[in-house]
Amino acid sequence: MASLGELERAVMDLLWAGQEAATANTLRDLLAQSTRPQDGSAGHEGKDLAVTTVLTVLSRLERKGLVERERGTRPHRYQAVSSRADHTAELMHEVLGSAPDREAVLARFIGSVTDNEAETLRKLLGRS
Amino acid sequence: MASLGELERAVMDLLWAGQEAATANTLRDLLAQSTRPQDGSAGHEGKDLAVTTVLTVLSRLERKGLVERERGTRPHRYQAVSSRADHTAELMHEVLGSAPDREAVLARFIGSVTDNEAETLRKLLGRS
DNA sequence: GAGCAACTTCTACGTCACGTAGAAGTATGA
DNA sequence: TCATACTTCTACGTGACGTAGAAGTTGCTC
Repeated sequence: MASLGELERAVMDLLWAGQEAATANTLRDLLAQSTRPQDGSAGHEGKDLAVTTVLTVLSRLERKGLVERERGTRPHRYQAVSSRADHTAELMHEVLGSAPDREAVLARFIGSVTDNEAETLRKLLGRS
Repeated sequence: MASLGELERAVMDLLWAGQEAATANTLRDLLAQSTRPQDGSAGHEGKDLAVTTVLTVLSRLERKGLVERERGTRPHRYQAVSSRADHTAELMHEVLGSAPDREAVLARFIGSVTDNEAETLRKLLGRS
């Protein structure tokens, strides 16, 4: 699985954000509005895209297994297959698995984790 | 930073494996031999590449900051900027940082870690 | 039940990353 | 100084991705 393009990522973000399945048009509108207010993270600034563009992206995401569509309803409804957290965790495992010396990688990884994250990890790992 | 192509990855693997800085020709030869004996992992089977091909790849890797070259010596010598473990750990952090809900991601991540890895992590996190 | 409006599918083009390498330039030992 | 080895420059094919028009399908409405 490769890294998503910018638009693909933006669409996934929207799908992950909304709990409801969305239609292509809804997404198109959301993309148009999103001046990315709160987190000012760079990226697309309220792109005004053609619906077909959004559809194409959705199809590609579907082909990659990231998105699922309800074909029954007429305006097809799209939604992310897995949550953003799941997807991201999976990616992390993929990256981790790409190196033969996993332990070494984990050591480096833990080495540069914030205190809060370290605490979170300790809790998650529990004892045993 | 994006994911490397197949050849780029193969070259990085060689650079990470050897502790010495290598020349383009050395790498070319190694790539030609490498039938990937032990770990049979798919990929290139002893590709017989032109040296210029290797050089191009090395230049691109250099541009990406993954490889460093000694320009002093005549047959330039190349080596990885950081160890594979460092690089991989960095990538993991990058992935982790790509999601807003890091804690959730970590939870999922830990959830699907092997027992051994969990043990390693506990040790690494130590007490405190 | 015919037509319009909305939606989807098909096809396509430009760009960029990457695999691949030839041609030309440069240094270095004999 | 000349051949040899190495590097740089330039380039082409392919595939992913952003982008969207044209054509097809469906469903509501009069």
